[in-house]
Amino acid sequence: MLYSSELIKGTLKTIVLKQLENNKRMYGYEITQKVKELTKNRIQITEGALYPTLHSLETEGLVTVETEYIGKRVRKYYSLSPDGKIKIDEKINELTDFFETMKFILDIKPQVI
Amino acid sequence: MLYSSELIKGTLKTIVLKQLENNKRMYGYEITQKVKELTKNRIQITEGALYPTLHSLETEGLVTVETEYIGKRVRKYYSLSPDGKIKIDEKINELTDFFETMKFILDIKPQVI
DNA sequence: TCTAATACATAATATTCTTATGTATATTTG
DNA sequence: CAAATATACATAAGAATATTATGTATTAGA
Repeated sequence: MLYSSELIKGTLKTIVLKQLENNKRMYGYEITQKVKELTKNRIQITEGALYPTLHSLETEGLVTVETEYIGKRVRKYYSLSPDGKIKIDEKINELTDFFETMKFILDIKPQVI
Repeated sequence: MLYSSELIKGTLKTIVLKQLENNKRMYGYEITQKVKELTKNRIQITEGALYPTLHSLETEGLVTVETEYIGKRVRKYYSLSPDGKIKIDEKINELTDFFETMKFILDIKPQVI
């Protein structure tokens, strides 16, 4: 099962920043695979969404980049910047609050896992 | 506090359909006020978002419309169609699952209210 | 009487995604 | 070993859906 695409909208930057917080240093393709694995194929980040997002995060100063070569193949490793560390906490707090509000207005009962 | 706009994206139709499930029959402006009140001003649906969404739901056959006049002022009352009733259940199930997945990958602990 | 609230609508614009395409290297499989 | 698949980046065209601005009109309240 894959979520309908509109749900992901607005949460992609948060997902990417969180992965960088958890793993210190990741490259784009690695992020897509990690998220796919963690969500059991429910969230599959497309390349057309990922790379512009990473470039945007870089422009905003939330991540830093180091280019490396693995053999002849290029890889761009991304890391959270100090601003990025502040931002991810803010975004998670806002999302947490948002989820509670949505669960309230949609009558979603607490999930017992 | 108002959520940053990108969070609402992709959930507006679900919010509107759920209000119609709860209240049987509502007009557009009433929906914005009800959601604003229920969320303590956290979610404020703008008119530019609401009316195209209602028209879209009508085109999809998920809601039906009745136009009434209150004095000289027009009001369009919306109600869930049978297809809309099925759709809102599907959307809530998907959102519930999505929220759990997001809480998992973002390390959001269960909220004790 | 003026302002704010109610109530609809649409157009221009912005954002952010999907889908398609492009380039190239590395690995796996028949 | 050739072909297919996976890895790894990137961007452009198009779609969806929001914001912001604008428009029209009625009604209520200071």
